[in-house]
Amino acid sequence: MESNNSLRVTEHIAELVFSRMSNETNLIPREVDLSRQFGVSRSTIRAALQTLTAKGIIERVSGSGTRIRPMTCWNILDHEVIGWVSKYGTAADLLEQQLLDFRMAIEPLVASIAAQHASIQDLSAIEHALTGMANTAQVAGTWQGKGHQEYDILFHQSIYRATNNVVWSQLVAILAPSISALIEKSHLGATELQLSVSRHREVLEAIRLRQPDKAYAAAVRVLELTKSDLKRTDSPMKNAPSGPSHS
Amino acid sequence: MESNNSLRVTEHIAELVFSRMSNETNLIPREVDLSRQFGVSRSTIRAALQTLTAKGIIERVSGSGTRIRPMTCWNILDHEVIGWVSKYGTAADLLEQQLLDFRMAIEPLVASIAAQHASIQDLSAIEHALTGMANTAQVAGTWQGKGHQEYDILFHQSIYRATNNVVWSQLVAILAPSISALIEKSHLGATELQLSVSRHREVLEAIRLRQPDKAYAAAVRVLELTKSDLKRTDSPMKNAPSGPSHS
DNA sequence: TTGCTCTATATGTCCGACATAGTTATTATT
DNA sequence: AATAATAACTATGTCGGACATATAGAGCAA
Repeated sequence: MESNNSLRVTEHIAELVFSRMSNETNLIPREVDLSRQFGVSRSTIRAALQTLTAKGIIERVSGSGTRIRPMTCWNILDHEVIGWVSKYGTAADLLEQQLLDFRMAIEPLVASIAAQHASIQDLSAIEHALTGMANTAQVAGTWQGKGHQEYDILFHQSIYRATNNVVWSQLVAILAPSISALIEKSHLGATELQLSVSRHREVLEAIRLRQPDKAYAAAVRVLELTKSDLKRTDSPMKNAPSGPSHS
Repeated sequence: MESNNSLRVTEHIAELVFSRMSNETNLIPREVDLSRQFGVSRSTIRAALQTLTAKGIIERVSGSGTRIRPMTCWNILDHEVIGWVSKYGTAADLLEQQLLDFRMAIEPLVASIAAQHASIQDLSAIEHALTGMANTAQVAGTWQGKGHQEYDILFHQSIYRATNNVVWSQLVAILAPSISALIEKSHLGATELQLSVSRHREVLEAIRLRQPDKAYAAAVRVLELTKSDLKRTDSPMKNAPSGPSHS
């Protein structure tokens, strides 16, 4: 018996649950069957199912069985759940799009709030990230490009945290993978990187000067750069409809 | 042995964890001790601890013990966790304030997004809530006042859901208790209720006409009503500093 | 049809045992 | 005496089997 079988089994059952087609039944096998299927004891199975229950994925009724809850009940605002959806989920693209929409909608607002509440430590954290971005901008394309991405993510994280509000701070933990994925998609050239850095710097300066409106506008400009770059990178005809209701 | 001891034990351990003073150790008793303390078997204790682990509250290392994770790791965006913090947490007021700040910041934005994405069904859901508010507005103060509150909450929930975005939809599930608490605080008179209803109606109409900016402005006016009412209801000197960093 | 009991099923709980991973104490070596 | 290898200890992780309990369905009776 290896160590932490429970985690491995949880992952397997999560795959089993999230990758199911919608036309299948929403009942999952009994504990005993799962126990045999994965070659572990019932206790281990129960530990995994307990985790999924805590995250709102499944629902267990004594005597009846274990069923998958409707997706609206899932605790999407849990980074593990988000990870499972994007790895195994059949509607992973939809989720990714909605996360992106969400981020585009809030990021300017977050910047303006950060401008109101950022502490000195928050400012230096943002500055540290920006410095890292600048230092790695000149050598883009080499292996250090990855370093640039990490500093980019760190920059955005620092701004969310600078709101000094738990909700925003927690949200960035959820959004981080989405931010990371978006940055990876858009590989910029050296000159574009310089522009990106300078636009990011405008956000920092507005926050430092405690000018919410300016921070808001600067964040909008950062996003515009991202959007235009996305449009350029994506296949020409793949402009996502994005509107679920244009009736 | 009663049914669902696990839930009860989870609640007890949650109280034990959340109500601890910060100067105490961050280690919690061994499974065997908890088992004796609550008069249940080790399995039941483990089920409870597994739930708390899944929500990021505690961390367990084989051979070492179970420790409480730093608060920044807690999955605050989980309605159960939020409930525990507000029930047992020593910093419940702080959380409530931050939830309120968050809601004040996003609600106009949510209204504008709803104006872009609301479906016909969403509109009728909002309208249904508003009708309920109007019907129960005249008899405020009686037992139907509670009915009015419920329709008020339903109104806000419907707007979040009308964004057709999972993140906003999940967030309203987290915010609902906060919204409810705020509404309970501010018991309005009959004429003020009429004003409240009419301002809410403006939001609906803007969404129906698909005018994001108007919806945004209308939502701001709804919040202004709430704010002014809060200021009137609260004890005069209790204007929360709210700024964590005015150095 | 309605309502009851009885039965089958699957989860919830209990117990006892051992495995495994950290931590601490002990011993041996230089 | 300082340090490294080893042993003992602690607490969680896993196992197996047993029984309790809640739910659903079948069968039966009024």
